[in-house]
Amino acid sequence: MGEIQALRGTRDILPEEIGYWQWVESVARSLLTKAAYQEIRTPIFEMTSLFERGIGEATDVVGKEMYTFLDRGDRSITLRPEGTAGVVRSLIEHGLHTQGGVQRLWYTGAMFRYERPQAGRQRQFHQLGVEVIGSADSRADAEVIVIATDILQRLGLKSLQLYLNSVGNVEDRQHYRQALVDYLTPYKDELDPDSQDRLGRNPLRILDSKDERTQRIVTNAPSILNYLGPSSQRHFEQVQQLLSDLGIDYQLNPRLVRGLDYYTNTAFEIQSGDLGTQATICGGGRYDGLVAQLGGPDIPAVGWAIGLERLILLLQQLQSAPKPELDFYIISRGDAAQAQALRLAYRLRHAGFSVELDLSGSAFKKQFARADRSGAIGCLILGDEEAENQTVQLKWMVSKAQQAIAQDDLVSMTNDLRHQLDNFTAR
RNA sequence: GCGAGCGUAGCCAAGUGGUUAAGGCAGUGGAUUGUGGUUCCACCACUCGGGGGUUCGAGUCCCCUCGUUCGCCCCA
Repeated sequence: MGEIQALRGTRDILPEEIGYWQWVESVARSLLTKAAYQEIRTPIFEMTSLFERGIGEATDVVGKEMYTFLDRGDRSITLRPEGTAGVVRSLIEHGLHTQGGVQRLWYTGAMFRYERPQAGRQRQFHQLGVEVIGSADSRADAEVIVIATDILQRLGLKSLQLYLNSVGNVEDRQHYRQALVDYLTPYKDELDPDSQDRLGRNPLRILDSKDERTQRIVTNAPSILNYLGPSSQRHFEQVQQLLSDLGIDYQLNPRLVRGLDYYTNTAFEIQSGDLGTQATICGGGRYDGLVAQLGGPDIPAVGWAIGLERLILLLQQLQSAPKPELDFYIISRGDAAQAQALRLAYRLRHAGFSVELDLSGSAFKKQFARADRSGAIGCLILGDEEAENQTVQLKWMVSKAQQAIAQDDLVSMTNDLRHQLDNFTAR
């Protein structure tokens, strides 16, 4: 096709859908603000080396999914594939951690990954994420998880499943990795080709393979939970205890492995059964080594990210898009009336009402039809007669009751109007 | 990067080699003068994603290409 269109894996969020986005953002913002999280906005592109060092060169995200290119100064830059690396970079660069205490941050924005689009996956997608930097306390893990479940619950999402695991610290993982390779090697020929490949490079990832035969073999593989050292063990137990205390349902899944190298100890995912194959809507965990790895001090952190497209896919299955309310729709005919209508709209908006002005100048019948479709609660009518008398007809769309009111009176009877609007909205 | 399906108007969609490409939604105009969600009428694709081929003849068959969807990989 020669026409200009949105690039593969990108899409427009049209007005009919935007209500979901605004709703999610407002719920999240209000909850996060109440938990003393502060919003941070970082650039959408960064030096490529930030992601290579932060996410890990062996990961698929870095190895084959990054939007990387040279700018005009021959610098290698990359459109951010996730949010954490940039936030941590910013924290270090501005010394936020030196301002004392724990940094509680949240962000939302577009992320980019060069992959084949499919259900719940796009090249440009959006995440909402939080990072708690500067605390190794298991309460930080628990806090971050409650906030995630709280946001999802407030949005009306039920039947989500929280999976919890610990991937231990670097040493624990080393030991476990060896044990896993020892276990899997005899079965090598029976594994699916992808997993055979990963046996040498990234054996942990074999654990969540979707291949049935591989899954059967993996069923009896050693569990990472048996390889956690004392401190990892204790941390994990505390997190579980705290979640139970909070009344949060979770399911241990020792085969849960996350794709980014920086995770340590706690790892979790929130999944939905209604999303097809991309079931994870929220993924996160602890990343105690990342800040140091990016050149900052050795401070611990936990966080998560929610995939907003996936979240909104679920919301769309549950309810129709929230629509903006419209108080008044103004129709008019005739030069004087049309001019007055514009002014009336302006004055009513200043009085706090939402007002749409019909610009068509077509027959009243047509304008009424549009008023109806607009969903406005009240319709204001200005014709030659009203223009002459400086009045306006106010018609309540539901009851069809109509009365003439002086334009000046209308604007000053704010409370009365508000009261009537509320009555009609309540029904 | 690999595999499979699909591509007809803004949207949904019939059509499976043969005269003028159904229908629905939306939209626009009208059913006598300024009152809506119902009804009725009219208009709304020289063209079937693009290119090439087979054929007397192609939206319908073949090839290429682009796009899209679902899946694998991976992840939010």
